[in-house]
Amino acid sequence: MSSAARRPRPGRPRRIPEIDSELSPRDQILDVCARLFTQNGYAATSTRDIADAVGIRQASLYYHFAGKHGILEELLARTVRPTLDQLDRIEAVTEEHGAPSALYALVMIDTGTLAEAPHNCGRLAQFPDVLAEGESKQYKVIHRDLVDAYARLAAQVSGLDVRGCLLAHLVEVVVTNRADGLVVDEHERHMIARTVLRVCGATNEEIKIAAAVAWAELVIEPAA
Amino acid sequence: MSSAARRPRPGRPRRIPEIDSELSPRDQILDVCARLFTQNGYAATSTRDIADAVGIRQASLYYHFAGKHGILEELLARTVRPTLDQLDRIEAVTEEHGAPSALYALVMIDTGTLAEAPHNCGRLAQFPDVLAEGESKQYKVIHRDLVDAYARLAAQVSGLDVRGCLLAHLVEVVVTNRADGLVVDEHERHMIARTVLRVCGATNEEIKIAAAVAWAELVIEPAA
DNA sequence: ATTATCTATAGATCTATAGATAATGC
DNA sequence: ATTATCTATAGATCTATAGATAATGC
Repeated sequence: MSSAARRPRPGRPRRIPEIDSELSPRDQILDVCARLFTQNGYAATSTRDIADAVGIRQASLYYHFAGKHGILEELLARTVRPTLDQLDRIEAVTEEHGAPSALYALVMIDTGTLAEAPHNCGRLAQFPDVLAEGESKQYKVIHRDLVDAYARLAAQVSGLDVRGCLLAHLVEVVVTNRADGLVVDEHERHMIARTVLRVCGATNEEIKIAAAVAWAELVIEPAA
Repeated sequence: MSSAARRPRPGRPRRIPEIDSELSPRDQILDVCARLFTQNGYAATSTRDIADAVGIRQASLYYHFAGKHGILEELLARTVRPTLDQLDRIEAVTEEHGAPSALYALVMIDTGTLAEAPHNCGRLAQFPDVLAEGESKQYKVIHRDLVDAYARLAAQVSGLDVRGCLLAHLVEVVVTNRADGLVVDEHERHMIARTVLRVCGATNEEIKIAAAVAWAELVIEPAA
């Protein structure tokens, strides 16, 4: 009931007092940018547009970020970081249960990350102004780590030389579907995982086992 | 052999003499913009970028176009105009051979237009900065004409209320495939046409007939 | 003291217009 | 005379920095 705007935060107050928000100023900026960038485009969104939507002055953005590019990098990072953070754990599955199970798990985690990204931020990585020469440098580096992981696991599954970027692109259907207003639920993500394994030449039997193992190993979120 | 740059064109010569081009200055601008807009994004491309790539001064663009938006509108128009120009002819097919044949023909023409658009300009209509509120007004109007045509024909085929924009979106797979580096040949386009008819509830028999009719009616390009 | 804002502004673009100029066409 | 360019530039942004200010925290 007490919707009294609590403001127990240091710092000079905003000119227009902020509407009670759970988010830190930094996360408010990120959320607004996720919305504006995906809705109107990255290059087409000015720092003033951002500030206005957040409810602060344009210059105040620079207290939290090095600039527009810094915000973009963070939004992009959040579409892969949750996945990368679990990569060691996922690849460890290979030892005990084999590469197909690890690859299946990777797809489930990756699709989960993309399915939950606020405002479908995965779209950003499809925009030409975001990908153009010289832009999003940090993202390109960490995204390559992810693609490399796909390539490593795919090689172990098939022996064939399946391109990591092809698999990563397959997973991107999550983003496309969300952009089309379709729901991407767990069922859908399992279908994508099966498709990826099939592309890598896994047998139906292997796929069935991989699905079971991935479930057992990963659905229980890491305790610590 | 004689590659001597012929310049039988009026007007002050360019500072940097143009490399022998078949295209009119206007079409040179359009071609460059098709490339730059799709490659780097619309908002991210400045009029200076365009002029530099064409080999003229930034201000000279305004002799040919009202501005960047004017160029964009023309590029977008070229992704639908060739189709719209044949719309009467296509809808006339309904009278004699039925709606499924006309719809099949429309898909074949539309996919053909998108498949041949230079630099895959159809992508532009997927960019948020191009579609944002207030942008591409003319395009939105003529594109609606196309979507309406889909809706009209779909209604005649199925009785069902199939959304025109769903069908138009289905056809857009041409753009997506080209963006992925896949070839979109006639075979592929027939597959899309069959899919559209199936979505509208046409029987396999109707689809077979429609394919034959569309071939007979439309593969022979209009003489005049 | 620290934090998160503010105001003010410099400098770099970027778009678009005005008017001059150098070709061809008649 | 017409056409297609040029040069020069005004005015509107847009990004980013410097320095002031108003809170909380200790």
